Amino acid sequence: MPTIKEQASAGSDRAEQKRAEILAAAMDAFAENGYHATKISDIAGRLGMGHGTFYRYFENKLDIFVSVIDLIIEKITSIVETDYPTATNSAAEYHQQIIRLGERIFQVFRADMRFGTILFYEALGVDQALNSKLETMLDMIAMVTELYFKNGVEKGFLRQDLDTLVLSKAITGVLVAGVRDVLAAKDPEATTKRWSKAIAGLMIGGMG
Amino acid sequence: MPTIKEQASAGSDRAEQKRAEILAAAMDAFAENGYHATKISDIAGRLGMGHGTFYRYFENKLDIFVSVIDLIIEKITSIVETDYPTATNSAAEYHQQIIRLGERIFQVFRADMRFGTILFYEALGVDQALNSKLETMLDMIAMVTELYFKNGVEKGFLRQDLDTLVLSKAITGVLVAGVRDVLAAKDPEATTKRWSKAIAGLMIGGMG
Amino acid sequence: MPTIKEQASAGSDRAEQKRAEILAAAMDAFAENGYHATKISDIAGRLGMGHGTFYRYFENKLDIFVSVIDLIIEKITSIVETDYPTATNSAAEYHQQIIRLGERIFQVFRADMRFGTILFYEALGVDQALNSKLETMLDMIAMVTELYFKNGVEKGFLRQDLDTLVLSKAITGVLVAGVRDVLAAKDPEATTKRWSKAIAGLMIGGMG
Amino acid sequence: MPTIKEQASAGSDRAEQKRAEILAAAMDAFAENGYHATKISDIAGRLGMGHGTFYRYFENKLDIFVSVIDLIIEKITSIVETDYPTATNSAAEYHQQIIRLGERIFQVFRADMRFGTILFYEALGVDQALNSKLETMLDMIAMVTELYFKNGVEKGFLRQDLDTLVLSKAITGVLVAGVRDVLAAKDPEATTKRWSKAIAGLMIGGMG
DNA sequence: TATGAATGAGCTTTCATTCAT
DNA sequence: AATGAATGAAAGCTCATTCAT
Repeated sequence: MPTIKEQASAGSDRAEQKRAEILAAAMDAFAENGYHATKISDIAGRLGMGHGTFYRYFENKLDIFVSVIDLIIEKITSIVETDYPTATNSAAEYHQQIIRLGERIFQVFRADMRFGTILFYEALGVDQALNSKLETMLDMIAMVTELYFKNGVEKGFLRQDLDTLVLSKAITGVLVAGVRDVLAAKDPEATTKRWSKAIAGLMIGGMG
Repeated sequence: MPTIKEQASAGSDRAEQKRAEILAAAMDAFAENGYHATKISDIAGRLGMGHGTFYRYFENKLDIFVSVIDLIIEKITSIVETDYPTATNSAAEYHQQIIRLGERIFQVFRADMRFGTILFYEALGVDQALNSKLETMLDMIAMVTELYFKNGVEKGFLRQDLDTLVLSKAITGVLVAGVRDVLAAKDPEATTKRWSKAIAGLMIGGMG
Repeated sequence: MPTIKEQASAGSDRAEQKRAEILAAAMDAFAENGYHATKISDIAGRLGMGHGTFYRYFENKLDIFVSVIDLIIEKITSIVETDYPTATNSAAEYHQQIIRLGERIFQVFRADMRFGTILFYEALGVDQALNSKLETMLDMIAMVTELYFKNGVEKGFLRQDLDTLVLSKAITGVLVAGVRDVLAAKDPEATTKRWSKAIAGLMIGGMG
Repeated sequence: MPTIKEQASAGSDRAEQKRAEILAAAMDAFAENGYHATKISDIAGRLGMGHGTFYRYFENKLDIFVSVIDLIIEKITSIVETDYPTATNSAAEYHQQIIRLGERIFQVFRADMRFGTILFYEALGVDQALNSKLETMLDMIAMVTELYFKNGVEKGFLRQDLDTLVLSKAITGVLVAGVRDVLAAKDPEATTKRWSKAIAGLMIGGMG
């Protein structure tokens, strides 16, 4: 039984679904061949539809690429934003909190392998505005990470002289490297765990 | 006295120089506008030469872009490869060695800002083969880093249970993040030092 | 009491009215944007109707444009055709007759500014057949004008050696120029009068 | 033997000539099929050249059309501008002067039948800027004509109360009608003379 | 009868690459 | 060896028209 909202906007729902289908096909195409090598007719062809139809749902090629990127960023943002640091009573609890944040972000990329491919391989160098959008996303992750670190410093779980700004950016870099490695790994599950453990060890006690 | 190679290619010395000039111009162009937005005639125009001449020195557009990438990778590789871990007597000395490796790599990117721009912003998504080439370069850095780590573990300067493989990749990720940050920083000098210190601290003693 | 024709097409009365509505909307659109810049969906949009509906009332885009032109030409033709030269007793009366013809035609264009815009600005260069249709309309005006002139010559109100054919075409050209000028004028009323007076003077006594 | 200028700009002369060739082919195409029905490949095809070559010599389609129009307007302008009213001693001489102006303009259109076709049939409704350019050209003709008329009024060859502004526009309208008629005439030569005579008669003595 | 989603022919424009000079 | 005019494949995008609902 359709919800009221579904009934009210039956026609627009159809369109919304079609738009989603095209978006999905575009995501496949972009992940496989990148932005420039993907033709509008490729995307349309994957759905067996005429390429003119594409333009009923998206302004142009850049528009759909940005939409794809936005979709991915939104997923990551929603994870990160709902996961602000909360009160913790022990260092152990605090460490758990940080590790959970990292694992959640990992999870997003593991859930859909195309995300990483598009974000870290195909999205750069397409458009100036897109570049800064990606930068902004990484900055946002770093900012939330820094919140955790600052919180840890305040609570005394972390060193008082910690350069939280640089370290949050560094850890974001680690995150990206980890995602890339997991994307390429034969056993992503095991690889993920290995990264979690190694990074936790690094952060907590260093390498010495 | 000219070397054998120089004698054999006496006539091609000029050619070699011209090739280098074109390569330099291409590097500027690619760093400024990216692969797709750079036209062969742009590169030729920067040298005041006819764009037909370009094809006497390079196969095609992808060829020169790969050559540019190769040039950059070569520079980094030469730094990394000449810097294999050597005997160290103390942990302090060992730490110094690692930090020096990182600083040398940083140095390459700071010496020529175009390197980072091309490698981390413009080179991705151009060509499948190029993507793997970049991966390979990062892997190579990670491999050398791992050598250091294994050496440190052996000598007892680092934890015995250290996951050297993952950590070397993670540290490479930190390196990339650092280079990006320095590229965008107002005061690259200071930023570089800040990163060095923060990362050394992280690696040696963790954040706790 | 409905006429036979009205009875026969009782059901199509609504259709006829809708056709007229679409025609009116098309006239606005064509006058504003010209033939090529006007989209079928523009016309439909002005009526808040689906653009597929358009094709129930008109064959295609050219069809409706021709219909618009025909409508305008019909209006002009009806004025001109009902205004054949009649008996006049004096030169003054005769002059009045000619001037009235001109003013009536002017009136048609002043009553609906779109007529002139479409006919003299937008209709040309669309279609070969349309070009000749416009020629034909101008010829028709010229022909009626010539009838007046011939009548004037016969009655002795005009010179015996008058080249009525050429002069009728020339006066038609004046008419077109006048309409264009009035279309662009700030005070169409005054401009119309000024033209009437000047042209009457020219025709009656020349410029000398 | 090439002139100095030809020697100095040998390369640019070639280009100039090619440009002229393309312009000529475009003029044929536009005159035959109008702006919208003419494809760039049509123009290129007429010269047996690749359509990409076109873009080495012209910005785009509108650019070459404007160039064609400008060429025509320039011809007419050069006639009109070099023919300003000069001192005349008698009414007869003055009349001759006016008639000569008209005949010269006629001449331009008779010399190349495409001029009239493009200007009066194909150029309108293509582009707003082009429309005003054509208006401006007609205005310019009218302005020069008015100069003659004002001169005639001053010298006493024409009526003192003459509405020179309106009449100059009217005569320009006659001119256009005449050109159109001659373009369509079987014997353009004879038709031209007939128009000259009839218009001269109208202007000098009216129709009465 | 009305609709608007779907279609694809058809156009303009770009630019890497070739090759005659 | 150097040039740059010529080329045409290739792609994005528009919109008149069709037709299933």
